[in-house]
Amino acid sequence: MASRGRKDRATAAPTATASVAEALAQLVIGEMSPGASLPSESDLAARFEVSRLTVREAIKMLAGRGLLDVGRGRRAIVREPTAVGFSDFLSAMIRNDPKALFDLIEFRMSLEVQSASLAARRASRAGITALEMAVEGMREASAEGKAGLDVAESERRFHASDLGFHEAIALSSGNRLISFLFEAMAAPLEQSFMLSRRGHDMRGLTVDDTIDEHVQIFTAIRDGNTKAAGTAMREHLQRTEHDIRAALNTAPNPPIVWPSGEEP
Amino acid sequence: MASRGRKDRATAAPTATASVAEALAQLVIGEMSPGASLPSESDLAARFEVSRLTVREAIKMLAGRGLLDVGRGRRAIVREPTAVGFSDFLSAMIRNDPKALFDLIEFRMSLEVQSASLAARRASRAGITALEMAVEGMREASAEGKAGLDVAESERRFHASDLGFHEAIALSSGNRLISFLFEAMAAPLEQSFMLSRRGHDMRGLTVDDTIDEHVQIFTAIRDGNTKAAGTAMREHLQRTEHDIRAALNTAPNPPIVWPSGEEP
DNA sequence: ACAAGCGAACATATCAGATAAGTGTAGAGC
DNA sequence: GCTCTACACTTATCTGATATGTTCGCTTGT
Repeated sequence: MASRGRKDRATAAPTATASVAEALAQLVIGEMSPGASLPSESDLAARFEVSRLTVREAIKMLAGRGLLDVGRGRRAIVREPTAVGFSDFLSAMIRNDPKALFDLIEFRMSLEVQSASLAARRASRAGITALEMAVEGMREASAEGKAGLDVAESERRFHASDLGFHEAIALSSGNRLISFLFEAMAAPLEQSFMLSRRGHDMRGLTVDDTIDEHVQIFTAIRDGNTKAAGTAMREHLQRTEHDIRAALNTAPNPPIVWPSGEEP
Repeated sequence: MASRGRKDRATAAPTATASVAEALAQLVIGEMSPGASLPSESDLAARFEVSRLTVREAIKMLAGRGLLDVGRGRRAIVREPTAVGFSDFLSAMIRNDPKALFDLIEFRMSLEVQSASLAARRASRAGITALEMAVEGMREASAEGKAGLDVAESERRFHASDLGFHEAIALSSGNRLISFLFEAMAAPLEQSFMLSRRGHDMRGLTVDDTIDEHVQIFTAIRDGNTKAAGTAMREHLQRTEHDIRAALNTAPNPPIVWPSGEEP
């Protein structure tokens, strides 16, 4: 049962397509850089001694995997990898079980708290500016909403700025893995936003509270205060979790003692 | 049976294959469960009003994406998702830049510290047993190594048990996202193990030290001590980071103040 | 000289039809 | 009831052909 499901068909390739795909993947991942273009299908077909169709299907597999960008009339070019599989997993999980949003926020609790701390240590001037602009975007959207111009649109913009804020932090963390994963998480996160917003209102809180929390995070990062940045982010996420819980009418929930806790 | 508008995909589907793939993905992710099987290629071809080849390529894209499991003679069946994209990204990143291992361990620092804390709160009896067996496996492998029977083999077994230990913690976290990501991380992690082992030796440390660290983590989890579990895991990873740094001959490195720090 | 425009060579997208080989199952035989 | 075999179904792969998009060198007008 410890046998892990990876691709243990290194030697045994039941189908020609699979072995060509494997060989191509090896080549793409190991020796080619994003932007480079693959040989033509006919070329590869000759090289691997299979029909063009087989090469085509192998290429399609890599394309689905997000490694290649194919287009009519031009050769396939190597792409910057994306976490398609992770996004698929998240979408499926949340769709099948809304409670999975708690798994998501639990994960964010680990990822984003550290992300914020790292950003406080590494953020560039440009990163700080991006954060500032995101907060400003939230303020503007909030003002529009209060003016009652177009509530739906202003909410949409608010969430977009909110997402942009967190995204900017992930980028400013200087950690490629964190940026990568956050990117893949962005889509499912939007659902989470909608829900937490509803719970937020139900609990009688205002958007100003939300903005305040973001400002606290921003300030800590700008001042290079790693500890405060992590704490602020953690509190923000805990509040969000409560919002979602309220929206889902889940039980009040036992007190969660957070691991890396700094509460004395 | 009315005429179906097939080309009305607003999501920019320049090719038939892409739109069929998109539709299938929607279907697989949204409405089907792992284990279910897709209609036959001919069937789908008729339904989408395209040739069998087009359906075939679309299916291959999903297979590459890890959503389907195809085989000769039987229909494609829906698969439990895997983070192929994430694994690809990790492999490529580490291959292109060994320093990426620090990004990896930084990420592990956030993921596994929380994972350990959560495990301390949620681990089942079976989970505890799995951890215990992993530690025992490390001890046995270490003993074999000291006896000088087969050094390479005993090292391999040691690393396998080590990985199994961390894997068991991820599973015991009860968080599906964490388990999922750890799974995807497993392969690149093995490289990391080799390297840290070398640095470990270079620094004059022994395997017993490593085992001790794992025992500390295990004890904390078994006793349900979330805080201690997180702390022990953090220290273990920090030590590992130093090992890797030693192996890569990188500068001693500035002191890193960890965000969620519990150092007073 | 130089830039715009044209066209041929190249490359992929998709179709049709055909053969080989693996899977699963219904029915024959015991 | 159980086993074993033949058959229908299904995927894997090939060949060959047509349509359409891309790229780039060459011509042409200024």
